[in-house]
Amino acid sequence: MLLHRPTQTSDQKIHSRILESAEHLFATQGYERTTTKQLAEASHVAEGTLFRHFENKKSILAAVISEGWNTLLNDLLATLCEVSDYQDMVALMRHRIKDFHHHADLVKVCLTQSPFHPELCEPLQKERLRQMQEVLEAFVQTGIDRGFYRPLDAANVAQVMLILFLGISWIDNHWLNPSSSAPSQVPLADTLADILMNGLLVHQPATS
Amino acid sequence: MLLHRPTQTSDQKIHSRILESAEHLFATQGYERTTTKQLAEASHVAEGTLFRHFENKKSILAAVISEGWNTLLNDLLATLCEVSDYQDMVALMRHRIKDFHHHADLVKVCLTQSPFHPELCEPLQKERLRQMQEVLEAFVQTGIDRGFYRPLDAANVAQVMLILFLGISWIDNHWLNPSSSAPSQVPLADTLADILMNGLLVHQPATS
Amino acid sequence: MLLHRPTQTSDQKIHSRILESAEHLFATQGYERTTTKQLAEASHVAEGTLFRHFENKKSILAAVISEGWNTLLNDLLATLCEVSDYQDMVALMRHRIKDFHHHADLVKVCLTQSPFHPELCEPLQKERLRQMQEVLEAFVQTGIDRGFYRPLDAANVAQVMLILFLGISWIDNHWLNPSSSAPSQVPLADTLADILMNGLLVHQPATS
Amino acid sequence: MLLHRPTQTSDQKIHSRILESAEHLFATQGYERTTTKQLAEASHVAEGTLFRHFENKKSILAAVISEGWNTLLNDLLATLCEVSDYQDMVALMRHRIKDFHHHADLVKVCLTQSPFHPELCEPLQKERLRQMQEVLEAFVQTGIDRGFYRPLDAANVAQVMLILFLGISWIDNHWLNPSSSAPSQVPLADTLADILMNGLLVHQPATS
DNA sequence: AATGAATGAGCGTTCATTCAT
DNA sequence: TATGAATGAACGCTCATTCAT
Repeated sequence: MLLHRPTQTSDQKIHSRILESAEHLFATQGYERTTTKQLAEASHVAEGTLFRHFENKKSILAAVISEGWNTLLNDLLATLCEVSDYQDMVALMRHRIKDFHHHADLVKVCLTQSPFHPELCEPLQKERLRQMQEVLEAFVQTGIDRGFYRPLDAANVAQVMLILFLGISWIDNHWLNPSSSAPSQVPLADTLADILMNGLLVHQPATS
Repeated sequence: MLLHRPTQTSDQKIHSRILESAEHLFATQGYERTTTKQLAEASHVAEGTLFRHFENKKSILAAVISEGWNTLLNDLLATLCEVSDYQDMVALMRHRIKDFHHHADLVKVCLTQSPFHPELCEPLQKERLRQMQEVLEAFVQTGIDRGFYRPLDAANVAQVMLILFLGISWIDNHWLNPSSSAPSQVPLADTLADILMNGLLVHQPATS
Repeated sequence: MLLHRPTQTSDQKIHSRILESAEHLFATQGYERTTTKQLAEASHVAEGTLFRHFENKKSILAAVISEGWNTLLNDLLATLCEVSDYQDMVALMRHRIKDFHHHADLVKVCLTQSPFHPELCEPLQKERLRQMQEVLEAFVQTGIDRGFYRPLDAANVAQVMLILFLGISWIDNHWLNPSSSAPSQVPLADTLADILMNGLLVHQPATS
Repeated sequence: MLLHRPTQTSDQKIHSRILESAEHLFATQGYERTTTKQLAEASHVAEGTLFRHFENKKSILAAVISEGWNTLLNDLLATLCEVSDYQDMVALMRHRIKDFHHHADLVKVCLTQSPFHPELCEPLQKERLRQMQEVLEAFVQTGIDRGFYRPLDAANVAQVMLILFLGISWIDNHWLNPSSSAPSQVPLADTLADILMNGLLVHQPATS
């Protein structure tokens, strides 16, 4: 009985180690270019062991993507809960950017691999994206109802916000020198938040 | 003299046929999952013929990506030239969305494959993206100088706009049922344009 | 403990089986005309297994040639050690011929493939040939010092002997009907030994 | 009529150019590693033109080998005709070495490719080798009949001489630094001739 | 007759997966 | 349960040969 615990723990540890290695390798090299040999080495297990924990290579990807979207969703939820000031989009944007930067590998895997594995995403990605959109939608709708935001279509606004979150993460991943460890995008985030709140146009004075 | 033409034309046709097939197959299946056999069949040539026109499989991808960014850049330039009204962001957004929808395969290949082939992108993608950003930046700066836009950092605004163009194309590609041939995103585009122009917040009347 | 042995033995057996098949196939068909498929079939392993034991096809050739020269060198050493009578070149020649006949495939591979793979031979063949020549040179020098042989340049004599050993093996391989399993060249070997010892010319009586 | 001549001449020139290029390329890279593209480029003709002059790649090799053995045979005949002094084997050997050195490519192609194309050699190589042996045999027999040479088996002696000729050419090709343009093997040739004439053993004085 | 683009069988090699230990 | 050697289908690519021009 006591002997079971370590084994089981070890099992879970192997499982997690594989997923962590996979997330990083898939993000760095892509799914196809990552061999099971590399996965095994990076996870410090034998190649055959991978197939005791996952049916095949693809289901490792499935697990990474699945957990990935869950994580991203949960983090978004947490962020929105923390935001008290509906006008303080700057804080939200900075938060999101830091968060997506922290999950850079996850975002990269999800965005680059999902399009080619729709069967993995049907049940998961779409659901998670829908949830994220719903959460944002509710957030926006509340803002509208309370008179902070203009009465736009909350669903569309939510989609725009999602695009911005993912897009800024994308830029973070690919358009910057990867050496920059983090916050170089803060000005961009601030501009983005400013535009999102106030728009580009000069406000027409109400009296004119 | 006249006899030369058909051969040359045929040559170009093969080259183009390969690139067109490649663009579609790479977008549909991904680069790695597309075999040279499939590429040959889709181009109606023998497998060996591929390697008369391109050094290897990767240089087919390079050509697709290279031409892809050029096309996207040129189309963006053309759009911006046509836009006369700096306040008519709605027209611009609709234009862009229709255009990126038209080049959906291109965008998909460029966005999903570039991260894993940095050597293909260093000289090309970065240059093209920089050009697109510069063009947008000039557009924005003019809008600011003429008093239409608020005096934000034009470079950051340009990046935000690029994110939005690419992002909306992404959504178009992956979050919608692919059967929808086109204009389902018009409302989204209009909302996006509205937010970009006017922001989310209710304008505080200057007199209040 | 006992369970390990069969695996290890089996490993070595695969490695050796591949080398044996390769030696024979390379000798029979040449290196280029031998496919890895044939190699695998002749070794009774899967094609992929070849590449677990050797980095690529060429390193199989390298191993064959390397082991080949070692074998030929060792056999020559053994022969020379056994020869007690410096005047009994007939015995040496017969010995050599039988030996090279026994290693006919090896000689053929080494002689026909080495010229086109100098990178394989630089460290090995040249060294082994040098060693063989040195051994023969020492043998000859001893013969000279003891007054059996005429005071010729031992290095040159050694080279002549090597040429004869390899050349007679060559003839054995290619100028005879391959059905003759062996000793048809004994008269030739005897003549060769006679010439090597006594020369072609009629001896001028010392008194004349 | 007059127009034919240049064409025909050009034909022959193309034919010869191909054979010359082939001889050198086959000797340098081996038959299999030489592509028809390389052959065409080295011959300054189009790839397709090769197949107007030769049925296929193999028949180019056949022509090279065929002409090669003829050349070697004719040169040997010429040398033997020139040799007046049956005891002057040194002159013969030096002659042969210079000659084989001059035909180094030819010898290399014939020796390395023949073993793997017996069908090319059955009618040609064997015949030529037989002729060479016969010529040498007659030479030796004459030397024996006139009392210069010891009464050995002339056929075997002829084979030994052939081995020496080919073997010394082999050494010339592969055991020396290829930069040495020529006569570095003269001492070896002299030693070889000395041994061939006088043998290794110290002559026992007839009176002892 | 000369060309060289097109061909496609066949090559060496990879790698996800299996299974005896 | 964990291992890693063995597997073989499938890959990207080569190149001798053909044939329309």
